[in-house]
Amino acid sequence: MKIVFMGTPEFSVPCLERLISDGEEVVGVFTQPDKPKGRGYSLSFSPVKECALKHNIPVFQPASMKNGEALEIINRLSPDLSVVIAYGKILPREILYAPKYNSINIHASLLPAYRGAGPIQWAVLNGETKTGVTSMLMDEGIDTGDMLLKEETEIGINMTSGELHDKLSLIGAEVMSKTISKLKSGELEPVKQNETFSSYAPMLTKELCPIDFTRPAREVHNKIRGLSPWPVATAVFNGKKVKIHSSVLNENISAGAGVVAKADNVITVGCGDNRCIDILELQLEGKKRMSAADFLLGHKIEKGASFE
RNA sequence: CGCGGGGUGGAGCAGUUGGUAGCUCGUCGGGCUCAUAACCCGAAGGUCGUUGGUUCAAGUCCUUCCCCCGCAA
Repeated sequence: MKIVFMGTPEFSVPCLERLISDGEEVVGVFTQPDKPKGRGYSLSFSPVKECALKHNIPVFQPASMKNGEALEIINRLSPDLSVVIAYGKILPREILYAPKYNSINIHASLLPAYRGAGPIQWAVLNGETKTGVTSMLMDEGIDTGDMLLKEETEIGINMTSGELHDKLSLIGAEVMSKTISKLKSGELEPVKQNETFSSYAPMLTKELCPIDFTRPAREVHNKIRGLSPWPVATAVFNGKKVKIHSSVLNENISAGAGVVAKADNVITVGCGDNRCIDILELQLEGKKRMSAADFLLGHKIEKGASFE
């Protein structure tokens, strides 16, 4: 089957790899334009572009999908199907419906919940215990198309967004592969999404980062793992910003909001419900990420010290 | 040239107005102990990221390059 693939971040890569190993004919890859990134603003390729180049697949990076240029490319490639996964651009109907079998999308949630750009992170932030991947036929809305296949997975109590991301990314490739094989055999049965149960998960912003220790421990913990590895929850200690990379709940000690109850191997901090979390890894501004034990070797924490 | 912080014995940090390096942990040896990640005594281990310079003297001032990190995108 002639397929056009559209994707940008790391999440999309397993899917593209799978298409190739499944023997599909990937005739072209669309990905976001190279952008200046990181310190020094050096230009960088998207992970999907790296992968496409490795397999000698033509790469297209139009700034917009809405002028005729993109459509022209699609028509020239004349694909049977478009597979879109975390591309990062809204596709107009003429693009969606250009391929013979139209376009399918892989979304990292159990639709209709968590539509949008941040389904993985919000599932963790909200303390969900399960999530999954859904494939769907694309329409013009954001993740509103008719659903095709779905696969669930559990979210562990200490699982971070990063870990869930990697897991779902692999499941995504699996679901996509199955969807295409059922498409070929005509077994797909599109199911409409129930709007009543829909929810939206926007992209994360740094404004979410500051931890509010007056919130319940469970909620603080969810924030820490939900924002890991990016953009990372932050707190203020001794007037300096500290990133909190990982934590676990500590049911055995109780302490007031922000108060350090104990600091030996881990740093135990109280939250709003007087329950505690153990900070396992943290990072002082300008410093490297390190374990709480290492941090404590060089930073004495006085009795009654607290995080803000 | 987007802004900024930092590279000091295995790890994390100090090092004041320039005078050949300290702390906590770890490691090794010994002691105490039923025992221990506890405690006591002792030891090893650093050309202070790199280059050149200023100086009687530089981790501490200036310079070259490399690397790490925070912010912003």
